[in-house]
Amino acid sequence: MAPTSEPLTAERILEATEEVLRRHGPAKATVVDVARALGVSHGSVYRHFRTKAALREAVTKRWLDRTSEELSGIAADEDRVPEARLRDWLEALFRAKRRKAGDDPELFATYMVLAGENGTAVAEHIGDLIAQLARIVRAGVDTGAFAAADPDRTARAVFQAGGRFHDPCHARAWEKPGVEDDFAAVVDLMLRGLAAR
Amino acid sequence: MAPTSEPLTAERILEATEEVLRRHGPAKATVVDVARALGVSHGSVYRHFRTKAALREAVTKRWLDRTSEELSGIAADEDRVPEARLRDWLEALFRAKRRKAGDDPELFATYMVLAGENGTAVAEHIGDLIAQLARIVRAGVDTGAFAAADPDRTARAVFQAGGRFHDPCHARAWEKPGVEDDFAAVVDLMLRGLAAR
DNA sequence: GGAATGACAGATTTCAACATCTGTCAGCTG
DNA sequence: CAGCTGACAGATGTTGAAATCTGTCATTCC
Repeated sequence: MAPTSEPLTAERILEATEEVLRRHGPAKATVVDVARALGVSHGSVYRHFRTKAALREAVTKRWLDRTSEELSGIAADEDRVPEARLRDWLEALFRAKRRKAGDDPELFATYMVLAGENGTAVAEHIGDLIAQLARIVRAGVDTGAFAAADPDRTARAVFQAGGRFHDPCHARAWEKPGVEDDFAAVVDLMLRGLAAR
Repeated sequence: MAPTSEPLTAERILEATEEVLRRHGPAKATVVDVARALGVSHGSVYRHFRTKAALREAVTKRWLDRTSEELSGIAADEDRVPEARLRDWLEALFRAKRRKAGDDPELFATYMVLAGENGTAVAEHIGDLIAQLARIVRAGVDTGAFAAADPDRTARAVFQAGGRFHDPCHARAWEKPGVEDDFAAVVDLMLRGLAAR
């Protein structure tokens, strides 16, 4: 709106884009809207992002990275036993996703659309999360708490088996009564499957 | 088209509806089309199904029941050991879904739309499948092969943990290289989790 | 001279007039 | 008279002309 004296950076454009997406939704958020919100012409936005798709991808990456960072602390906490770390990590992922979906369903739906457009960014994010899991699994194998011939493969399996509690396509199920226990049952099954005997 | 002398039954209407859905897709399949395919007026269809939604629900139920029946044989085969039965059942479910999604993607997409419209029918179908799993789990507990304090809860957990390999919302992932091994890894983890120690 | 602008062509989206569909029912038909 | 028909009202979907958007670039501005 009001022209700012600050220089136009990619960062400022990304913030404005998030705001426009929040207000207008993914279908009606245009580059012209973003430019208007910043008080510049839309041509200036194209100086920082080659296409609208590239702009949306950058927004998506930022959003996904925020979630990764929330969890990386738990995965890296080598002071705690692997069982507890794994439980906490999975629970933190579930709670983070559920909170985002429940608090602002429209914004969550917006980011689901963006994620759908950017398979690559999502794949990288998932790779990131599985790497965090692999770190916990390897720690467990090292202490003798877990048995896993191939920690990376096992980490993938844990991630995929927990899909119902973090994959956005199941978001509607996260509000139903009983999910908490369903989640606990799946985690119990996985931890039993991991435990050395 | 050509008027048949056969009486107009709910069964014949359902068959014609499936055909119309196959040809036109879920968005363009109308009750008028179904009536035309049968050589009757659309008013006659409304004699057997109160609404278009009811007709679609009946088609959905038929389709879901066909899958349930495919699997019930494995679940009921008390002669085989529970580990093998569980493996086979999960694999049969995965293969059946993958075949349906891969062979005729458009038809599969059609049924995904129908399923989305009929939450109740889907919930019943899922209840059915989990009951079949529970039967296998209970058999395993009886023979001492499995440890499960609450077989129904465990059956739910097994079903949900395998979601990535039977839930239609992951259908695109079923064609990617590596799914086979991902599936095997998740089944291995679950069977280890079930095994008595 | 590097950053921003705004007019422009082609692609995409809106919107309202028009067409089709759903569900009902009085009456026809065998 | 049981089953079917077809005209109908209101709801839903289609269509194409007008409006908006995307991406470019010659020009302006500091």
